[in-house]
Amino acid sequence: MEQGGKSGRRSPTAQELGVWRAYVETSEYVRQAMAAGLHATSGISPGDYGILLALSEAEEGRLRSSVLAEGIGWERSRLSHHLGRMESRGLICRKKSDNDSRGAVVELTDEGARTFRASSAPHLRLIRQLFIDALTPEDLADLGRITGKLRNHLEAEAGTQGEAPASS
Amino acid sequence: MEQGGKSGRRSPTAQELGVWRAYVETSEYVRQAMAAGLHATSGISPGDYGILLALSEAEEGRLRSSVLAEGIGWERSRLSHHLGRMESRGLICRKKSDNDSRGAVVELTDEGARTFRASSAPHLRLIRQLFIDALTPEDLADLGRITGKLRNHLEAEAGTQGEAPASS
DNA sequence: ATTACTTAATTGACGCGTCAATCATCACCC
DNA sequence: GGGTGATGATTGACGCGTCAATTAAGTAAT
Repeated sequence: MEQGGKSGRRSPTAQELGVWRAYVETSEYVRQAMAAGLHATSGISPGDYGILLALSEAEEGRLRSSVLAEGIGWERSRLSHHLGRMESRGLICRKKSDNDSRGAVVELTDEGARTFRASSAPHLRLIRQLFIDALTPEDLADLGRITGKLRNHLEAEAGTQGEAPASS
Repeated sequence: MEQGGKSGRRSPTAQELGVWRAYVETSEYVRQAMAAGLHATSGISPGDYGILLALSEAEEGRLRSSVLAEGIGWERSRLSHHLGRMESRGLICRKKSDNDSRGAVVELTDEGARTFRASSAPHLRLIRQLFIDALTPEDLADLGRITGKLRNHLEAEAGTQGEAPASS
């Protein structure tokens, strides 16, 4: 490993920093606007929406908790906390799995299904209003490409974190 | 207002939705990676960093709380909570303003200044590793442009939220 | 069947963010 | 100078997210 390569050494230029800051701030802004809009129109959070969506698409509106966590890419404990809150609002319920009674099965309640149906259209409308309408199709294609590169990079990076203390 | 315009009516296509989801997930990933990296290298959060940076750049390492809030674009109460936590860790301290004793002045402690100096290089290195290194200069330019459009759009959108219930 | 290991899920503590309510001070004005 | 209202900042409640610890149930070995 030469370390003299083109990467990782010098600190970002002012321009690079500017793009970084704009990116972080804007994505935060988007996130916040989405959360606020969803809350205003449907009384749920983006997290709620993701869970309701996953359950709605599942066989019989139920999923094993670990499968759900995997499906939406959440840590177990995060999901557990969130399900607790959703359960107390009556959107889902939890039962023990039949075959393996360690496992919990999460099931959409009628109320949950209704809430999801009611939130779906506003959710899509928000995506359009906040995001799609801001950009041309070319912008969208560029953004998709760039986002993909970024994600790949981060995933690769994550693999090489505490590794190879190496010779010297 | 004709409402028959090109925007806001139909729901997003699968492609559009794909870009949306990738964007949201990736920006979340970036945010999380940055927070984790900063915590690991310097024991602070991105919020801490922003505050330390703003104070470091200020005259005598001190700012009126409202000015600081404005500078970093935070709500007052968010800042207040955060300053409370930072104060208890000894990074900053708060005093009453001399002229207007409603106002609080936030001041960098020695410890805070030291922490900021120590975190600055790792912070910049993370930006490079996580973000800049993932992208070509052209990507970065595109992303800057697109981000700008998105931000402008959101700001404009925010202006026209609860407005003009209109005739029918 | 006891011990040990692993896996599923939950819990508790704590930092973070938002909203609504509150408290203190200033500014004005009669 | 005693209301009245604006302004600066804090607080409390609550949802959200992470980490570390824990509980509970399955699996395997002896």
